[in-house]
Amino acid sequence: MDKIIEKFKALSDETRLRIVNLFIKSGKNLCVCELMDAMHLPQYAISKALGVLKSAGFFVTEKEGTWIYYKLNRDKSEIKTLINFLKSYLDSDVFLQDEERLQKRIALRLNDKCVVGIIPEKELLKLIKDKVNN
Amino acid sequence: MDKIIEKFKALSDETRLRIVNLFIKSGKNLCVCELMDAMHLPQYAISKALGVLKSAGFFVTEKEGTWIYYKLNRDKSEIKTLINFLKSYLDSDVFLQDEERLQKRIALRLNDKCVVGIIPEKELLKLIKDKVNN
DNA sequence: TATTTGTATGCAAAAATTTGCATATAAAGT
DNA sequence: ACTTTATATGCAAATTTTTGCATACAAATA
Repeated sequence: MDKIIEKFKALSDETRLRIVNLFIKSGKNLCVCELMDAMHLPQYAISKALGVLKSAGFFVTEKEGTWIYYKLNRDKSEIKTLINFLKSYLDSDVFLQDEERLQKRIALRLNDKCVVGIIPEKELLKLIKDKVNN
Repeated sequence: MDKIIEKFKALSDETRLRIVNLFIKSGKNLCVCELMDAMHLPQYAISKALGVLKSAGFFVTEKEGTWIYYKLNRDKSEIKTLINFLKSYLDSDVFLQDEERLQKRIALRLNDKCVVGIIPEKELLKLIKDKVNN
Protein backbone atom coordinates (compact mmCIF):
# COMPACT_ATOMS: atom_id res chain seq x y z
CA MET A 1 0.00 0.00 0.00
CA ASP A 2 2.82 2.41 0.82
CA LYS A 3 3.95 2.11 -2.77
CA ILE A 4 0.67 3.39 -4.23
CA ILE A 5 0.49 6.13 -1.64
CA GLU A 6 4.00 7.21 -2.59
CA LYS A 7 2.96 7.40 -6.24
CA PHE A 8 -0.15 9.45 -5.55
CA LYS A 9 1.87 11.76 -3.29
CA ALA A 10 4.43 12.22 -6.01
CA LEU A 11 1.69 13.39 -8.36
CA SER A 12 0.08 15.70 -5.77
CA ASP A 13 2.29 18.65 -6.54
CA GLU A 14 2.23 21.31 -9.21
CA THR A 15 5.96 21.35 -9.93
CA ARG A 16 6.10 17.61 -10.27
CA LEU A 17 3.05 17.48 -12.53
CA ARG A 18 4.59 20.17 -14.70
CA ILE A 19 7.71 18.05 -15.02
CA VAL A 20 5.79 14.92 -15.91
CA ASN A 21 3.81 16.94 -18.44
CA LEU A 22 6.96 18.06 -20.24
CA PHE A 23 8.19 14.50 -20.59
CA ILE A 24 4.80 13.32 -21.87
CA LYS A 25 4.36 16.15 -24.34
CA SER A 26 7.93 16.31 -25.64
CA GLY A 27 8.47 12.58 -25.78
CA LYS A 28 12.13 13.28 -25.00
CA ASN A 29 14.60 12.44 -22.29
CA LEU A 30 15.48 15.69 -20.59
CA CYS A 31 18.17 17.00 -18.27
CA VAL A 32 17.82 19.25 -15.24
CA CYS A 33 19.10 22.37 -16.95
CA GLU A 34 16.57 22.07 -19.76
CA LEU A 35 13.74 21.76 -17.25
CA MET A 36 15.06 24.77 -15.36
CA ASP A 37 14.69 26.96 -18.41
CA ALA A 38 11.37 25.50 -19.49
CA MET A 39 9.84 25.96 -16.05
CA HIS A 40 11.70 29.06 -14.83
CA LEU A 41 12.59 27.36 -11.59
CA PRO A 42 15.90 27.13 -9.69
CA GLN A 43 18.12 24.09 -10.10
CA TYR A 44 17.50 22.68 -6.64
CA ALA A 45 13.74 22.80 -7.15
CA ILE A 46 13.97 20.73 -10.31
CA SER A 47 16.46 18.28 -8.81
CA LYS A 48 14.34 17.72 -5.73
CA ALA A 49 11.13 17.29 -7.67
CA LEU A 50 12.83 14.78 -9.96
CA GLY A 51 14.19 12.98 -6.93
CA VAL A 52 10.70 12.49 -5.52
CA LEU A 53 9.36 11.30 -8.87
CA LYS A 54 12.28 8.95 -9.35
CA SER A 55 11.92 7.31 -5.91
CA ALA A 56 8.26 6.82 -6.65
CA GLY A 57 9.24 4.95 -9.80
CA PHE A 58 8.25 7.47 -12.45
CA PHE A 59 11.72 8.02 -13.85
CA VAL A 60 15.00 6.34 -14.57
CA THR A 61 18.22 8.15 -15.34
CA GLU A 62 20.95 7.80 -17.89
CA LYS A 63 24.29 9.42 -17.19
CA GLU A 64 26.34 10.91 -20.03
CA GLY A 65 29.39 12.61 -18.61
CA THR A 66 28.24 15.38 -16.31
CA TRP A 67 24.83 15.39 -17.88
CA ILE A 68 22.06 13.21 -16.48
CA TYR A 69 19.10 12.48 -18.68
CA TYR A 70 15.81 11.65 -16.99
CA LYS A 71 13.49 9.31 -18.80
CA LEU A 72 9.91 8.25 -18.09
CA ASN A 73 9.92 4.70 -16.76
CA ARG A 74 7.78 2.74 -19.17
CA ASP A 75 8.71 -0.63 -17.73
CA LYS A 76 6.15 -0.66 -14.95
CA SER A 77 2.50 -1.08 -15.79
CA GLU A 78 1.22 1.03 -12.86
CA ILE A 79 3.36 3.91 -14.07
CA LYS A 80 2.21 3.52 -17.63
CA THR A 81 -1.41 3.49 -16.51
CA LEU A 82 -0.99 6.60 -14.39
CA ILE A 83 0.88 8.43 -17.13
CA ASN A 84 -1.83 7.50 -19.52
CA PHE A 85 -4.50 8.73 -17.15
CA LEU A 86 -2.66 12.00 -16.74
CA LYS A 87 -2.55 12.69 -20.46
CA SER A 88 -6.22 13.65 -20.47
CA TYR A 89 -5.90 16.12 -17.63
CA LEU A 90 -2.75 18.06 -18.37
CA ASP A 91 -4.41 20.87 -20.24
CA SER A 92 -4.05 23.95 -18.06
CA ASP A 93 -2.27 27.09 -19.19
CA VAL A 94 0.89 26.65 -17.15
CA PHE A 95 1.64 23.44 -18.99
CA LEU A 96 1.38 25.10 -22.37
CA GLN A 97 3.82 27.83 -21.45
CA ASP A 98 6.29 25.26 -20.17
CA GLU A 99 5.97 23.36 -23.41
CA GLU A 100 6.65 26.41 -25.53
CA ARG A 101 9.75 27.35 -23.57
CA LEU A 102 10.99 23.78 -23.64
CA GLN A 103 10.65 23.67 -27.40
CA LYS A 104 12.95 26.66 -27.76
CA ARG A 105 15.44 25.15 -25.37
CA ILE A 106 15.39 21.81 -27.14
CA ALA A 107 16.04 23.58 -30.44
CA LEU A 108 19.48 24.45 -29.10
CA ARG A 109 20.51 20.81 -28.82
CA LEU A 110 23.18 19.32 -31.08
CA ASN A 111 22.61 15.75 -32.25
CA ASP A 112 19.66 15.73 -29.90
CA LYS A 113 21.97 16.23 -26.90
CA CYS A 114 21.95 19.14 -24.50
CA VAL A 115 25.05 21.30 -24.92
CA VAL A 116 24.00 24.56 -23.33
CA GLY A 117 23.98 23.79 -19.62
CA ILE A 118 22.99 26.32 -16.99
CA ILE A 119 23.27 29.82 -18.36
CA PRO A 120 21.80 33.21 -17.41
CA GLU A 121 18.47 33.90 -19.06
CA LYS A 122 19.83 36.83 -21.07
CA GLU A 123 22.40 34.67 -22.80
CA LEU A 124 19.80 31.99 -23.40
CA LEU A 125 17.46 34.45 -25.09
CA LYS A 126 20.36 35.62 -27.24
CA LEU A 127 21.18 32.07 -28.30
CA ILE A 128 17.54 31.48 -29.18
CA LYS A 129 17.36 34.69 -31.20
CA ASP A 130 20.57 33.80 -33.08
CA LYS A 131 19.15 30.37 -33.83
CA VAL A 132 16.08 31.93 -35.43
CA ASN A 133 18.09 34.45 -37.45
CA ASN A 134 20.50 32.13 -39.20
CA MET B 1 -4.73 21.30 -12.53
CA ASP B 2 -5.78 21.90 -8.92
CA LYS B 3 -8.58 19.42 -9.42
CA ILE B 4 -6.27 16.55 -10.33
CA ILE B 5 -3.89 17.45 -7.53
CA GLU B 6 -6.79 17.38 -5.09
CA LYS B 7 -7.73 13.91 -6.30
CA PHE B 8 -4.22 12.53 -5.98
CA LYS B 9 -3.89 14.10 -2.52
CA ALA B 10 -7.15 12.50 -1.48
CA LEU B 11 -5.76 9.11 -2.42
CA SER B 12 -2.39 9.71 -0.70
CA ASP B 13 -3.51 8.52 2.69
CA GLU B 14 -3.90 5.12 4.26
CA THR B 15 -7.21 5.74 6.01
CA ARG B 16 -8.77 7.15 2.87
CA LEU B 17 -7.51 4.31 0.70
CA ARG B 18 -8.90 1.83 3.21
CA ILE B 19 -12.28 3.53 2.93
CA VAL B 20 -12.25 3.52 -0.85
CA ASN B 21 -11.25 -0.13 -0.74
CA LEU B 22 -14.28 -1.06 1.35
CA PHE B 23 -16.63 0.61 -1.09
CA ILE B 24 -15.00 -1.07 -4.05
CA LYS B 25 -14.91 -4.53 -2.50
CA SER B 26 -18.35 -4.47 -0.89
CA GLY B 27 -20.12 -2.78 -3.76
CA LYS B 28 -22.40 -1.21 -1.16
CA ASN B 29 -23.30 2.26 0.03
CA LEU B 30 -22.04 2.55 3.57
CA CYS B 31 -22.58 4.80 6.55
CA VAL B 32 -20.01 6.23 8.96
CA CYS B 33 -20.84 3.86 11.80
CA GLU B 34 -20.31 0.81 9.63
CA LEU B 35 -16.92 2.08 8.52
CA MET B 36 -15.99 2.79 12.14
CA ASP B 37 -16.45 -0.85 13.06
CA ALA B 38 -14.88 -2.21 9.93
CA MET B 39 -11.78 -0.07 10.34
CA HIS B 40 -11.59 0.20 14.13
CA LEU B 41 -11.26 3.97 13.93
CA PRO B 42 -13.03 6.75 15.85
CA GLN B 43 -16.03 8.49 14.36
CA TYR B 44 -14.29 11.78 13.70
CA ALA B 45 -11.52 10.05 11.76
CA ILE B 46 -13.98 8.41 9.41
CA SER B 47 -16.05 11.56 8.99
CA LYS B 48 -13.02 13.67 8.18
CA ALA B 49 -11.59 11.16 5.75
CA LEU B 50 -14.94 10.91 3.97
CA GLY B 51 -15.11 14.69 3.87
CA VAL B 52 -11.81 14.89 2.02
CA LEU B 53 -12.82 12.18 -0.43
CA LYS B 54 -16.18 13.79 -1.03
CA SER B 55 -14.74 17.25 -1.77
CA ALA B 56 -12.36 15.62 -4.20
CA GLY B 57 -15.35 14.13 -5.99
CA PHE B 58 -15.04 10.49 -5.02
CA PHE B 59 -18.30 10.26 -3.14
CA VAL B 60 -21.85 11.50 -3.06
CA THR B 61 -24.17 11.13 -0.10
CA GLU B 62 -27.76 10.08 0.40
CA LYS B 63 -29.51 11.06 3.59
CA GLU B 64 -32.04 8.75 5.22
CA GLY B 65 -33.18 10.20 8.49
CA THR B 66 -30.15 10.53 10.76
CA TRP B 67 -28.21 8.08 8.66
CA ILE B 68 -26.07 9.27 5.79
CA TYR B 69 -25.06 6.76 3.16
CA TYR B 70 -21.90 7.43 1.23
CA LYS B 71 -21.74 6.16 -2.32
CA LEU B 72 -18.90 6.01 -4.83
CA ASN B 73 -19.45 8.66 -7.48
CA ARG B 74 -19.61 6.80 -10.76
CA ASP B 75 -20.79 9.78 -12.77
CA LYS B 76 -17.36 11.25 -13.42
CA SER B 77 -15.03 9.50 -15.81
CA GLU B 78 -11.82 10.57 -14.00
CA ILE B 79 -13.16 9.04 -10.81
CA LYS B 80 -14.15 5.85 -12.55
CA THR B 81 -10.72 5.57 -14.12
CA LEU B 82 -8.94 6.12 -10.82
CA ILE B 83 -11.18 3.67 -8.99
CA ASN B 84 -10.53 1.16 -11.70
CA PHE B 85 -6.80 1.70 -11.46
CA LEU B 86 -6.95 1.24 -7.71
CA LYS B 87 -8.67 -2.13 -7.96
CA SER B 88 -5.44 -3.79 -9.02
CA TYR B 89 -3.41 -2.40 -6.14
CA LEU B 90 -5.63 -2.79 -3.11
CA ASP B 91 -4.29 -6.13 -2.03
CA SER B 92 -2.43 -5.54 1.21
CA ASP B 93 -3.32 -7.23 4.46
CA VAL B 94 -4.97 -4.27 6.16
CA PHE B 95 -7.57 -4.16 3.44
CA LEU B 96 -8.49 -7.79 3.91
CA GLN B 97 -9.06 -7.40 7.62
CA ASP B 98 -11.26 -4.37 7.02
CA GLU B 99 -13.27 -6.35 4.52
CA GLU B 100 -13.82 -9.23 6.91
CA ARG B 101 -14.99 -6.97 9.70
CA LEU B 102 -17.23 -5.04 7.32
CA GLN B 103 -18.87 -8.23 6.18
CA LYS B 104 -19.86 -9.08 9.74
CA ARG B 105 -21.18 -5.57 10.30
CA ILE B 106 -23.17 -5.63 7.08
CA ALA B 107 -24.70 -8.93 8.11
CA LEU B 108 -26.50 -7.03 10.88
CA ARG B 109 -28.42 -4.87 8.42
CA LEU B 110 -32.17 -5.20 8.00
CA ASN B 111 -33.53 -4.79 4.48
CA ASP B 112 -30.02 -3.83 3.53
CA LYS B 113 -30.17 -0.77 5.79
CA CYS B 114 -27.96 -0.02 8.77
CA VAL B 115 -29.91 -0.30 12.03
CA VAL B 116 -27.15 -0.76 14.58
CA GLY B 117 -25.55 2.66 14.77
CA ILE B 118 -22.59 3.42 17.00
CA ILE B 119 -22.30 0.84 19.74
CA PRO B 120 -19.48 -0.32 22.03
CA GLU B 121 -17.41 -3.12 20.56
CA LYS B 122 -18.50 -5.62 23.22
CA GLU B 123 -22.14 -5.27 22.30
CA LEU B 124 -21.29 -5.45 18.63
CA LEU B 125 -19.46 -8.73 19.11
CA LYS B 126 -22.43 -10.06 21.05
CA LEU B 127 -24.83 -9.12 18.27
CA ILE B 128 -22.59 -10.82 15.74
CA LYS B 129 -22.34 -13.96 17.84
CA ASP B 130 -26.13 -14.04 18.29
CA LYS B 131 -26.56 -13.67 14.56
CA VAL B 132 -24.37 -16.71 13.92
CA ASN B 133 -26.15 -18.83 16.59
CA ASN B 134 -29.75 -18.45 15.46
C1' DT C 1 45.95 18.79 -9.54
C1' DA C 2 42.97 22.87 -9.70
C1' DT C 3 38.86 24.60 -11.74
C1' DT C 4 34.63 24.48 -13.93
C1' DT C 5 30.13 22.62 -14.58
C1' DG C 6 25.83 19.77 -14.10
C1' DT C 7 23.40 17.77 -10.52
C1' DA C 8 22.31 16.23 -5.65
C1' DT C 9 21.60 16.93 -0.82
C1' DG C 10 21.75 18.47 4.27
C1' DC C 11 19.57 21.57 7.07
C1' DA C 12 16.49 25.08 9.07
C1' DA C 13 12.46 27.95 8.46
C1' DA C 14 7.85 28.11 6.54
C1' DA C 15 3.71 26.01 5.16
C1' DA C 16 0.45 22.38 4.86
C1' DT C 17 -1.66 18.20 6.68
C1' DT C 18 -3.10 15.06 10.21
C1' DT C 19 -4.72 13.84 14.73
C1' DG C 20 -7.54 14.17 18.93
C1' DC C 21 -10.64 16.21 21.57
C1' DA C 22 -14.62 18.74 22.44
C1' DT C 23 -18.51 20.48 20.73
C1' DA C 24 -22.10 21.47 17.16
C1' DT C 25 -25.90 20.11 14.19
C1' DA C 26 -29.89 17.92 12.59
C1' DA C 27 -33.25 14.41 12.50
C1' DA C 28 -36.06 11.01 15.49
C1' DG C 29 -38.01 9.37 19.25
C1' DT C 30 -40.13 10.15 23.99
C1' DA D 1 -39.89 20.61 24.60
C1' DC D 2 -36.24 17.27 25.82
C1' DT D 3 -33.25 13.60 24.90
C1' DT D 4 -30.97 10.52 22.04
C1' DT D 5 -28.33 9.39 18.07
C1' DA D 6 -25.64 9.71 13.62
C1' DT D 7 -22.61 12.67 11.65
C1' DA D 8 -19.83 17.05 11.05
C1' DT D 9 -16.63 20.54 12.39
C1' DG D 10 -13.61 24.11 14.93
C1' DC D 11 -9.40 24.35 17.05
C1' DA D 12 -4.70 23.39 18.87
C1' DA D 13 -0.87 20.23 19.05
C1' DA D 14 1.84 17.01 16.45
C1' DT D 15 3.62 15.55 12.22
C1' DT D 16 4.86 15.86 7.46
C1' DT D 17 6.05 18.37 3.37
C1' DT D 18 7.93 22.19 0.94
C1' DT D 19 11.13 25.90 0.15
C1' DG D 20 15.59 28.22 -0.03
C1' DC D 21 20.10 28.48 0.74
C1' DA D 22 24.54 26.74 1.01
C1' DT D 23 27.35 23.21 0.12
C1' DA D 24 28.78 18.59 -1.68
C1' DC D 25 29.87 15.49 -5.34
C1' DA D 26 31.42 13.69 -9.64
C1' DA D 27 32.89 14.08 -14.27
C1' DA D 28 35.29 16.87 -17.59
C1' DT D 29 38.62 20.22 -18.80
C1' DA D 30 42.67 23.14 -18.32
